Amino acid sequence: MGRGKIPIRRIENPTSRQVTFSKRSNGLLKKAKELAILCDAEVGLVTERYNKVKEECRQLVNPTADVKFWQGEAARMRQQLQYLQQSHRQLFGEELSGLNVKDLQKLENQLETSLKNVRINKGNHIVQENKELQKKVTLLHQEKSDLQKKVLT
Amino acid sequence: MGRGKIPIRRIENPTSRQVTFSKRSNGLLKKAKELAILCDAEVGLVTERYNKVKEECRQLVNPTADVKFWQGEAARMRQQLQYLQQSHRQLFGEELSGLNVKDLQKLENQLETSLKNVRINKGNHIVQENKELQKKVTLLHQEKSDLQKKVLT
DNA sequence: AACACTATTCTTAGTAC
DNA sequence: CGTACTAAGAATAGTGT
Repeated sequence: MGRGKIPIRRIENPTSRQVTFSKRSNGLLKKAKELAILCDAEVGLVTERYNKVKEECRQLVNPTADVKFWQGEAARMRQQLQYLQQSHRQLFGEELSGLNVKDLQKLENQLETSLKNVRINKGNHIVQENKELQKKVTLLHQEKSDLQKKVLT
Repeated sequence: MGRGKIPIRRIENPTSRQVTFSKRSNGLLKKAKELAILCDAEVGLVTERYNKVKEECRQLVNPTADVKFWQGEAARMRQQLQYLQQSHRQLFGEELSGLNVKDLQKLENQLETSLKNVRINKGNHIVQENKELQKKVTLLHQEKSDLQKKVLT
């Protein structure tokens, strides 16, 4: 989709993350609008704020406005927290009463994907650890035989 | 973007409109998800109206003190959010780089348990639905045979 | 930061099942 | 309602300004 393929995982470099956010946001918005027009649908796209907003740079010049700002921030985050906590419980398979069969199927698929990823990752870790242990074994063997030679002389 | 270019205007044919909606919705969802992961942002597709926060209507008594209060609230919740989001990504099997083999094993076990719970729950749902459908079938059979009797007399 | 370029990858319209 | 295929076309990662 560009000069090279990039893996879908958090972009660590803040600059490219910002650039990608900007570019892809535009693309997403365009597609959402198209869908809305093409299919006569109410498609709302909420890019609920990029996490690294420049709120830290905000000056405390207008206390009254700032109260509103921070109240908004608090409210937004409280909502997100509630959503995440709910989602968490569902991911733990704990509070599933509000879900229908289709939702449950989606959740099941998500969990299967997650499980697969975790297993792949674990596998890689173990392979890596094995390699390092193998190196150590080889090294120790070498040292041992060196010492034995010294002892025999 | 396909076998031919289509103009961005309402698709009149209801069938192709539905098909396009389905296809493009999936695409949009995928891209939204990718953006969320890539840029660590909250990207949501919403169909409902955004609820206005009640707290914005709150009367401001002591703006200067309130700023500090709400800043504190926001900071506290931001911390919680970050923790939850991190945990969330791990549950999705997305950001596992910080975990060792033992942690990964724990996560794997958790996901297996969750998956089991979700499957049990889904199974129960389907059984319940089946029972209700069975009832309906029986009832309709009864009504049908009653009607047939009436017709024959 | 915001735009231009472009090779490469991704999406999707049309089609068939 | 899906799913699969394919070619046409769109999006975009990396780069430069």
